Amino acid sequence: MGRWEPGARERLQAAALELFATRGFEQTTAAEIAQAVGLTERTFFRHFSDKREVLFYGQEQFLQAFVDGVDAAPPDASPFEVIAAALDAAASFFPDERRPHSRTRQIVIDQNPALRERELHKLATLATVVAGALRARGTTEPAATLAAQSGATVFGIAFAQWIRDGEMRPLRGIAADVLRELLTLTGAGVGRMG
Amino acid sequence: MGRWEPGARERLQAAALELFATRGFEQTTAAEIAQAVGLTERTFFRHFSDKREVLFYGQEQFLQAFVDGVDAAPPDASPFEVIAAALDAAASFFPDERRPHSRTRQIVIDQNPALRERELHKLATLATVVAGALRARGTTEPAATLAAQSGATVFGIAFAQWIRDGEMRPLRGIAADVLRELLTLTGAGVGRMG
DNA sequence: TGACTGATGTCAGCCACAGACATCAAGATA
DNA sequence: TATCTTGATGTCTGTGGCTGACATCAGTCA
Repeated sequence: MGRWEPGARERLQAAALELFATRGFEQTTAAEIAQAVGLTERTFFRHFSDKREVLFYGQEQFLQAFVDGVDAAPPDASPFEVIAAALDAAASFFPDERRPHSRTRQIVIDQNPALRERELHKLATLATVVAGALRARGTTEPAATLAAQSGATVFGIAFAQWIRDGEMRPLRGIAADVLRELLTLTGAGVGRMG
Repeated sequence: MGRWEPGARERLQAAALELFATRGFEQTTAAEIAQAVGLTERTFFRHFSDKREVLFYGQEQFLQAFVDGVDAAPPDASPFEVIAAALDAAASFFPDERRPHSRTRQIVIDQNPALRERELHKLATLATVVAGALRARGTTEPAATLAAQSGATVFGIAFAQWIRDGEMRPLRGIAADVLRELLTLTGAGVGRMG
């Protein structure tokens, strides 16, 4: 036994999610979250750069999975084939058991514009990193950024569907479907332009 | 002549951009911006919901142009044909004279994560509204959201290129090129999936 | 003339967040 | 065993973003 209860960060995250879900994000102060787990406000801000971050901290592994998916794709794969592989790898980070947790978390996020901003920023960061990974394997711009951003878009839509009430399919399959839909859509032909 | 100098909002926006560009966003307080144009901090926050918003307020016309582009597209146009038309309409809101202003503004935004978050949020809002306009003309989900988000992505990439040092082409042409690139990319084929 | 309106000012307060310094248990070291 | 060092935490204090409540006061309109 240490001097402090271990896992302060995780306890803060759990308490924050619960408080946000019940009272609302703005109605919950950082001091209250800290107090709920026997810590002080100052300690809260040592673990999280700002109040919103308590809901987003710790997604490096997910990002890494996405990048690993890119790196593991065969060298001759087209950018969107690479994205398909990356989506597949990333989806494995959201097994069905995690669905309820993801749902409540998403409800909280959807109810607050500031949290939505942070979420979009994280998705954009993901796209930026993936674009870099694509460039590292030879894809040029703007193809790399286009493919990466499209991948993030597909993931976002698929995730939203995965969370939806009554949805039973695993994220993996949903993402594949959404990507397929994007590809058929763009294949529908764009005659005139400019 | 009224009691107050007219155009308080615009003067605040101009002063804010200048101060942000010279001192930096975080190093500039809302009170300083207000004081620079002879107003108080309280008045600043009556015009803008928060400090960042001073850089983003007033883009309804741009959004409207995008939506008008969607509505004006022929009824039988495919979603991406509609997006092409919308991009075209939106690009007209950024004539070449506006390039220098857009550049300094973008430099400020790029240097601050909080401002980047707000920018992403605005782009996401654009995509949401455009998706609604697509649905209104019969496009189903997830096609509507996919097309709208892709349009926002293309616009973002094109805009970044338009701003780039040395770039001389009008936004309209750049956007058309980026969209074309996206379409060829997705046409490159995705064999395996899931 | 007098009520009414709308943009502004004033004042007081909450809370997010940060710097500086103290504390104190656990492990390392002498 | 005594001391040192380290790292997570607490305490104190301050700044700035942002808000509610109320006052002001030039123009407008009844």
